[in-house]
Amino acid sequence: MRLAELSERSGASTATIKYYLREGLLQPGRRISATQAEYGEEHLRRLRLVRALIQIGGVSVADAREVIAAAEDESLDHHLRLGAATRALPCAERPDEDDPAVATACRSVEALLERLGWSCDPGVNMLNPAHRRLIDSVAALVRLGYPCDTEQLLPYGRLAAQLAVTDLDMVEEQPTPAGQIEAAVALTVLYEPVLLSLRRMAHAEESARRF
Amino acid sequence: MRLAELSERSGASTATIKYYLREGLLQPGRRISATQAEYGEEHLRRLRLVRALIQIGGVSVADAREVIAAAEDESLDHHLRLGAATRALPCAERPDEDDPAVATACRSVEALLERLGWSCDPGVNMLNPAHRRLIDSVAALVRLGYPCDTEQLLPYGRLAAQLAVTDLDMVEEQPTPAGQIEAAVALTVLYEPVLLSLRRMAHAEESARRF
DNA sequence: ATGCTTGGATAGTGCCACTGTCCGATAGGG
DNA sequence: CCCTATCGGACAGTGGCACTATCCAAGCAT
Repeated sequence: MRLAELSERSGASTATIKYYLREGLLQPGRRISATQAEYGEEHLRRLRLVRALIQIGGVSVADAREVIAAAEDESLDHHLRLGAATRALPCAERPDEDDPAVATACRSVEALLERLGWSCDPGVNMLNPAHRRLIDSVAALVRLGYPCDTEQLLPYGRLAAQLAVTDLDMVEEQPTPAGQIEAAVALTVLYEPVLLSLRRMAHAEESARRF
Repeated sequence: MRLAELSERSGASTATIKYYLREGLLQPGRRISATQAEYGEEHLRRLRLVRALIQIGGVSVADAREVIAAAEDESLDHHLRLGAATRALPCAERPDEDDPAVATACRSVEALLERLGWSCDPGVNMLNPAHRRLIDSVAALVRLGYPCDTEQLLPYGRLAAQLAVTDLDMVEEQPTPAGQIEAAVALTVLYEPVLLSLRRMAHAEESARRF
């Protein structure tokens, strides 16, 4: 199919598709002549994924490129590629250890990981964007005067562990390794707004029940 | 305290504080002379909340203003003000009902709400930004070929219901109504990155366990 | 042949969250 | 009382991001 048809079937303007091509989010089409290119179903599928990551998942174009590059990197092993989506987090600066709120947050999180039985090598963890972001978030709560200690965090951690089981079950339903990796990326990112929306709706529901 | 001290204790530059004052995210200080103003602890507290919402929660300046205005609106009742933070969602357009993926998503979500026993008046729900965003997200997953039907969503819904209980317990620990409202805003928004980070860490943990 | 379409290159747009600069009015030390 | 540093306010400017508009030469359809 031509660029125009790719645009029509994906909902993205041709200008946007050209932009994604330039930015390396999409493979160039098969050149059919000096000025024409042909795109296939896999381009359409990929484009839809990219648009979902960006529009629904709120991932930046730069992060989307990283995620997709990692997901397609044949030199990495399956496990690593499954974790590709983890790179989609706006990677915060390494938290400032001198800030007392950050120090408190670090202690709470470390204790939490221990209680949950998760691996908790401090050196390795600090390289994990999710871990850094967790510390930053807890530190912000501490700064505002909300305790946010291990006891408060534990129910969240347990629920997250349950979510992970459900999520990986969905990934393992995919028959091919490539399908599993795409599913891991898509489900990691796109279930986030699902989860947050459901939480807010649940708040409204529970609040109505109580008041 | 002066603007300079407010800046130092909050970590925001004076230029940023002036910007927030201009945008109405912060009450002006008590005028002490024609060119000086005095700020109190409540200004500092509020500023820290604003910065946490924006930096950690990723809320836009415009949304933060809406949220804070709603939280402080004395003419609303307590229950409504507790839900103020709900307005912080980047409010998507009303989904296009003609899109088959959206239609499928609507059906799945409606069935989900029924299974969860949540109120499910379609007219009212479409006004709720969280509900709209849920539909959009599910529609994106459907478009990518992931089923995302009620069966898949149900575990997420049940977990969200558990989260809401925990969250509202934390809110109810606050002694004053004003404290409860601030806690509702802060905890709704700031536990989101906590939850998402924990989910990604749990993914890594569960994936390591399986592979 | 001709007129529309295609893909590529490049510059421009609109939005957002600040940030830099200027100004007149003090506040405080000598 | 004077002099200088600082203050708060106004407003234009900046940088980043996700596109978007325009132009162009080369096809393809008629």
